[in-house]
Amino acid sequence: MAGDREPLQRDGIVEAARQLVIAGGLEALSLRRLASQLGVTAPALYAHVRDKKDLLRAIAEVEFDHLVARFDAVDATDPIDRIRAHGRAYVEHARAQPELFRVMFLFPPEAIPADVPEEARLPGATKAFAAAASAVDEAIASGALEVDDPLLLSLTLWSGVHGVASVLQLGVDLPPELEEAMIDDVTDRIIAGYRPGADRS
Amino acid sequence: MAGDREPLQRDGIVEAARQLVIAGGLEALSLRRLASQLGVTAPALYAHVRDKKDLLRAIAEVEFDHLVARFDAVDATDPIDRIRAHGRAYVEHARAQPELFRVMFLFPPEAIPADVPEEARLPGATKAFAAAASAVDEAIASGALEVDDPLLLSLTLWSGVHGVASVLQLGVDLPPELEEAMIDDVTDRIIAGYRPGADRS
DNA sequence: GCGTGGGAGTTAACGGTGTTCACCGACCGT
DNA sequence: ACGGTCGGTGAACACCGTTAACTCCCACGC
Repeated sequence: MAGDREPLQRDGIVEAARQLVIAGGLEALSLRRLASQLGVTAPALYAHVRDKKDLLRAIAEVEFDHLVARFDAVDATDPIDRIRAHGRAYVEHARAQPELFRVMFLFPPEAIPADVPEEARLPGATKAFAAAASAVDEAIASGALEVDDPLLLSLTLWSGVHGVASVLQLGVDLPPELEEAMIDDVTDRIIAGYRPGADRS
Repeated sequence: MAGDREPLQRDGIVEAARQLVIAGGLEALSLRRLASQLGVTAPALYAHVRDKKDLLRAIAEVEFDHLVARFDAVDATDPIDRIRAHGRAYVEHARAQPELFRVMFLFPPEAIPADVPEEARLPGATKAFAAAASAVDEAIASGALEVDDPLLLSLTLWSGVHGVASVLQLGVDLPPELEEAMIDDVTDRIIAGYRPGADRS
């Protein structure tokens, strides 16, 4: 008949779950609600998803992919500008959907079942970090940064930007200019210490 | 009789809840379990606690107080060292009880019912931030830092350190020396940009 | 063409959750 | 001694994630 639903697939489930989180926050996502919205009963979901955790991890995966897409969309040519743009992209991604941003970091890797192949864990997070780190590497290669430990710099930058994104979600409402200033300030100040000729006491 | 329990009070409930989180993580905290551990039934808790959210916010409050205590225990005299020590204290606090650290930021201020007096919201977080910011102010007063916008610097530092603390919880296991390096690196690099004579392009 | 096997979805159920409401009993003040 | 108050109880409601048994339908083999 006409009103038939399209076949239930993992991707469709994950996307519907994502929309549910967008619409009503993390607490609005229940398997029963999700199922009924898909025109199905809750146990049917278990054919495509191991767990609720599994579902949330899948959502996180999608979000990391979107983040990578934002990174890829960065078109600045100056290596330092690229790093700045990556930082801004990260914060914008977090601000676009705060609740989804939280989902990205809900389940630390230790919670991932051991039957997942070692290198397939958090592939999204790893890819995203690699993308951001490559911008740093380019900056180093071009001589715009002088660095002893590139990995340390990438981690510090990522952490700093992640911190700004997190703090901005806290609802601590600050004047908008200040919020904007923070975003560039972390990256600028962190890489300032690595600019050629900087005082690296 | 001898086995009688001591009178139920809010502080006792909050502390028991805190211990429950320490012992079994956030998911181990249920009002029923908490109540039964206190020798009481679940509805009895509602006389002292509005909500589960209220309870979690109370735990967060305690944690912020502990964080402030760590800040107060910093004994470095050099203003820059003090800032560094505050950063380290923050990360150590996060690492000491990761699950409690998460609780500290579970409920953004917007979720706090409006009948709480405006300035009493997140007093713990505010106090902790004020303590950290005062270390920055001292450094400025002593001339160790040259700053146009002290609030911006405090926010950037807090965010950066918070980011490191968060990332370190993610379980991304890194070599321990690298983890240690990150902790000092954020603060050092951020304030490096504000040291007198720094290239503030 | 008919029978059969398999898989997707259903219903029912279990144990647990936060929360509310009506009751109850012990204690304190009069 | 009596009455009120207040902390705690028991039962209940509406949900939750998850499992097990069943059913139905469709595709395939004979």
